[in-house]
Amino acid sequence: MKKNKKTSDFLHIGTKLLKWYDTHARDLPFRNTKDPYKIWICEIVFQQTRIAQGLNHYNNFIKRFPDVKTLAESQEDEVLLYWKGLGYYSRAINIHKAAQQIINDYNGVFPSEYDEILKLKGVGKYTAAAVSSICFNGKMPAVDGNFYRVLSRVFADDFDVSGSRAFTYFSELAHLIMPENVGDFNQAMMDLGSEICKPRNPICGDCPINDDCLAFSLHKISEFPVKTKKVKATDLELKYYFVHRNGQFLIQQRKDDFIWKKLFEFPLEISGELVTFIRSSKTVNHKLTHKNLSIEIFNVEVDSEEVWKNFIAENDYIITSVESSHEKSFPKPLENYIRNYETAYSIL
DNA sequence: AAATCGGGGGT
DNA sequence: ACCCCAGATTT
Repeated sequence: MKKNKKTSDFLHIGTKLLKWYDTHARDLPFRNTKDPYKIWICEIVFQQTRIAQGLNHYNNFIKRFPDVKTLAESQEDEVLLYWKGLGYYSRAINIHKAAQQIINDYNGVFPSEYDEILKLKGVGKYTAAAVSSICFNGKMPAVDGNFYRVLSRVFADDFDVSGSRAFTYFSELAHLIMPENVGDFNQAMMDLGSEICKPRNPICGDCPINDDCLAFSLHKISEFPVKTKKVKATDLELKYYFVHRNGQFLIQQRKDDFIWKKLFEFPLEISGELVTFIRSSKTVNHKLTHKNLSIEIFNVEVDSEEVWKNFIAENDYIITSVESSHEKSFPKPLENYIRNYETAYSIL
């Protein structure tokens, strides 16, 4: 099957895509630049993230960290703050380390070769291909979920996109249709996948390459792409203690080896002395892609200055306030809890 | 090769 | 409920 494909000429498909892209490209803030720093940041921000969801984060991030040097010299916690609510927080940690890599290993100049870009923390084959093609005329297809979907439909190919061999396989298919202008081709594939060749209810009537799409002509669009493995969520229960007094409350920073890497959280336990001050509890259900969270948060209002000071002295929690909590990154459910408390507290 | 890592939007 | 999104890293 693959052999037959290579005997034919599919380059005209890529050419059509470029022509379509000329008039249908999405107007996005990172489309007006070839600054590798900005392209890199946008590629990281939008990994597994829809444009609409990450757009504000991208703009705010670029405004605060306009170049590699600024980012490299910043504190990790502030980088995490600008990533608040975006998810996959190792991206923020890696993006910060990669900036320092560029300063230390590349004299502050963003590497232009695919193999060098690939060495940056948090940069994989997709991102290296995207940055090198868009900024440096590199010739690698930026194979992502859009490529899987578009190519599997165009060729009516049932190769499993959930396997680890999918990237190599669809890279080869991409080469069959890839024109000289790889940077625009990669972006055209993203826009086509987002606007036309959508996961569900694709708008095949508006598709510039529907004449070349085998799945379309066979009326089998819904059969592609083929994805066999599906991840199912597991349950996770957490207990937190919101220990507060006079608008101040206690937090600690998480490790980087589980969910919510290096984000801040409430204490996971309290002393027997503090149990008396539990006023209420609230259970929050929070759905993540891979976990169903049940979070029980105990409202611990410490009415004794002495007990408050004792507990602080015996633990290394961070004392924060509603105001200063704005400067730290919390997991979404805890962020919501704090904002509710903020609303109630400001009324008093 | 499989598991893990967030949050949000669409159907 | 389920799917998937400009994927990368760890095991």
